[in-house]
Amino acid sequence: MSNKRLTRSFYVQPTLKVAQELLGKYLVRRIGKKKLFGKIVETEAYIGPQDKASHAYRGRITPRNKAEYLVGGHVYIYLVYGMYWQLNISTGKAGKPECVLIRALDSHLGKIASGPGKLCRYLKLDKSFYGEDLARSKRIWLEDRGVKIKPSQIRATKRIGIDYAGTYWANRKWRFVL
DNA sequence: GTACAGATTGAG
DNA sequence: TCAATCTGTACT
Repeated sequence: MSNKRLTRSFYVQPTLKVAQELLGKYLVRRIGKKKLFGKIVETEAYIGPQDKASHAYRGRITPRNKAEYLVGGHVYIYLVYGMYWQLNISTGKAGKPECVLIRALDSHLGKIASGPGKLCRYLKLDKSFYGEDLARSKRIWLEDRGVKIKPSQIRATKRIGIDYAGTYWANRKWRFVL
């Protein structure tokens, strides 16, 4: 049985584990009768409230970031720089502000969603997906298509675009690339 | 109320 | 290297 939708238990695991296991999984977006999908090839972990780069640093809760506190498997989507949407997936238990940013997909159409902003534009994702449950939604979810990833295929590097958080947090190797 | 900076991108 | 352009935060 391939093409298996990921269930709640997958997302509730520790965030760094989910961030790595998401690599090689497929993100599926249904628009009417059409399906867009791509293999996840780049992720980043954000683990509030201690993570200075996280929107939930020091336990902050705002209308924008509250989805980060939902139980694992919910969409946390927000606008950066006034123009680009960022697709995140909440992880861990309810009340824990932890999430994984989906940064890049390898797409079947030959188009490469090679950045978090471009990825959302390609999949037509916006605020209407805020808080969407990936374990239940009919328009967006994740599938395990049987791709096996060896630990040697995963590269851990610094996260991108968060130098403002100071060298300690900016240098955490919480970005994972296939 | 005003000021300012950000989990990015594409153009110059 | 820089501007586009909106949300949240830190001020007055």
